[in-house]
Amino acid sequence: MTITDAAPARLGDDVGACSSAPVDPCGSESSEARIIRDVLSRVGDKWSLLVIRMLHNGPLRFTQLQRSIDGISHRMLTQTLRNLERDGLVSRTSYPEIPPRVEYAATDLGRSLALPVLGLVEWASGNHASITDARDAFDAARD
Amino acid sequence: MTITDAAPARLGDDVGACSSAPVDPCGSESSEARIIRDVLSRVGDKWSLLVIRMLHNGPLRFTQLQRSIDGISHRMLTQTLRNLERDGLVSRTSYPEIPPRVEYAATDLGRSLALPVLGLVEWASGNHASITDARDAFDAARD
DNA sequence: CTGGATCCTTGAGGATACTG
DNA sequence: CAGTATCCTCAAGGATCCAG
Repeated sequence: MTITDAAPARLGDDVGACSSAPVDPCGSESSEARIIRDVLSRVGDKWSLLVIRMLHNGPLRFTQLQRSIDGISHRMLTQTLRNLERDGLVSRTSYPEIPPRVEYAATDLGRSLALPVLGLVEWASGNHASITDARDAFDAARD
Repeated sequence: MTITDAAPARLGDDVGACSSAPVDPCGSESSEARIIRDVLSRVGDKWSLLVIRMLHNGPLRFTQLQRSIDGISHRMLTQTLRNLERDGLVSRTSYPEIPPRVEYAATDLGRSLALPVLGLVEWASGNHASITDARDAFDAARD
C-alpha cells in the first residue's frame, strides 16, 4: 500500500467470516490472492523490509536509520515508520529531551516477520545467478 | 522492476566480485540491501506472485490465467508473463494452431520460488489478525 | 486466442521549506 | 533532531484498438 499523503485508507480488511486457518481459509482461490496482495502491499514497498532488517539487531534513532539505509529520503523514512508502527511491526519511543530523541525498535511481530523474509532473501541470493543467466539467454535469443 | 513499456533495462546486475555465499556475500550491509531490493523488484510487483501461484498446479493458457487471476488486465498479464519468462521462472509453449494456443508453466526455478513465498503467505495469514488489531488500536489512539 | 502499441490517469516517492 | 506539509516528476498500470 504505502499510504497516500493523507487518508487512513482502510482497504479490504474483511477477514470476518473466515476462521483463522493457517493458509487459504474458506478454501477459495481468491482469498489466497487477497492474502498475497495483503502481505505484498505491507512489506513489498520500497523501504519497509530494509527498515525491519536494520531494526532487527536493536533499536535505532531516526537519523541513524536514515544514514544506514542509503538512499531513503527523510519523507519516506517517516512514512515507512508510521506504517510499520501502525501495523504493530515497529515500536516508537520518544524521549522528551532537547534536542528530541526518538528510538525505533522492532516488535516481536516485526521480528517474526523477519524470518520468512529471510527465506526469500536466501532464495534470491542463492538463485541470483540462475536468473541473470536466464535473462542473458532470453535477451540474446530475441536478436 | 516490472519493465518499462520499452527498454531492456539491465540495472545493477553486478554480482561479479562476490563469491556465491548463501546470504550476505562480501559481508557488507548494503549488499544485503541490494538483494532485498532485487527480490522485491522481481516478485514484489502487483501480479508476479499471483501468476506463479496459479501456475504452481500445472500449465495454463493465457485466457485461463486472465480469468483466474481476477482483476488483472490484458496488458499486465502479458507483461508479467514476459518478465517471468525472461527471468526463467515461467516457460512459454506456443502451439501453431488456429486459433493459436499458448501454454504457460512454472519452471523448476519458478516452483522453487514458491516455497519461500509460501512461508511469507503463511506468516501473513497467521498474523493478519494481529496486524488488524494493531491498526485499530493505532487509529483509535490518534483520536 | 494471443500479443503488441498507444493514450491517459493516478499515485509513489524525491526535494525542500517550515515547525517544535 | 524529529515531523509535517507542499510541490513536482515519472512510471505503474488500466482501457482500448489493431494484427496475426
